[in-house]
Amino acid sequence: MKQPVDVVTQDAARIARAISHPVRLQILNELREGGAYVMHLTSVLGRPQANISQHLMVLREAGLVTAIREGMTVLYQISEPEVMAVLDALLILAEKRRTRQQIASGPLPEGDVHHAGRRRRGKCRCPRCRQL
Amino acid sequence: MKQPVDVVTQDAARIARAISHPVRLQILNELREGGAYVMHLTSVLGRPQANISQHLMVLREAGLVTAIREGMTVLYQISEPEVMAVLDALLILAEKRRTRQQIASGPLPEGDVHHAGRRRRGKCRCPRCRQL
DNA sequence: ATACCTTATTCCAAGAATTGAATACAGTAT
DNA sequence: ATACTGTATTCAATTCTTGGAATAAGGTAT
Repeated sequence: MKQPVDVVTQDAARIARAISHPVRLQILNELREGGAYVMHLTSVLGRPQANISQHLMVLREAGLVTAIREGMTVLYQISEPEVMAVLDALLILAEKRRTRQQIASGPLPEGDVHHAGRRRRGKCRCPRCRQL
Repeated sequence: MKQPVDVVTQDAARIARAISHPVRLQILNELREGGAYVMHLTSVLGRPQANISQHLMVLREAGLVTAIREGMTVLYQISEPEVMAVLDALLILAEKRRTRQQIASGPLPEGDVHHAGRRRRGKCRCPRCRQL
């Protein structure tokens, strides 16, 4: 199927650019299971609400996430499973790299690689966290 | 007020940014089978040599490709298979998207704009193309 | 209506990415 | 040495991205 490869390449580049920011990667990771509310992302990632919204706009415009209004709040979800496949491939590569570094320069005190570094702050009041 | 982002996420973002340019995506695609010489990339992609070299530097610094000097020429290769896995996941997503668009708005006309300004293939004198 | 909560958008300055042009560097010849 | 080929780097101008502040917009109450 040797077609307008360039159209696909252009779109692939746009997708990669949308993914290529640490905060946006974290957002996508948080959406992994069933999506998340903006409020939740703001709380978990510890960034100003406007900034989270800006990053969500980038992800929306790249077609990587979809927004569903639920009253006052908005639930964001990964738009299709292929998006997560890209994210996973990226994380596998990055993780492999860190493992190599770790072997070379000594172990680091860290838990699960994919959800490492942060913990929920427990003061999120999004619809989902309220139910717990 | 920056929240610490874990190392893997940062590295994944750096990798994604290195990939997120059409020319660099095309380069990676050309390296798919056994790598390619700079000369070949310049010829096939129809861009100035300096520009190709600049993009190769970005890919090198992200650890996505490796360079091997062979006399006057330099052979570039994908550094590890996981890199191609990322590229493939990206292309699958982009391709899926194009298919949807095409179904929605009908087939594209033949004279594709994206091939308009490109130099013709087949006059590459890199070590590999010379053997054919 | 007012007040409040959640999310989106606009504006703008600082910083980063991209590119062509020129140039430097490395290797192979004569 | 000089000339030539292939690749890398530097520089400067332009363009794109990012993030904070302020504010707008959408929704739910009282």
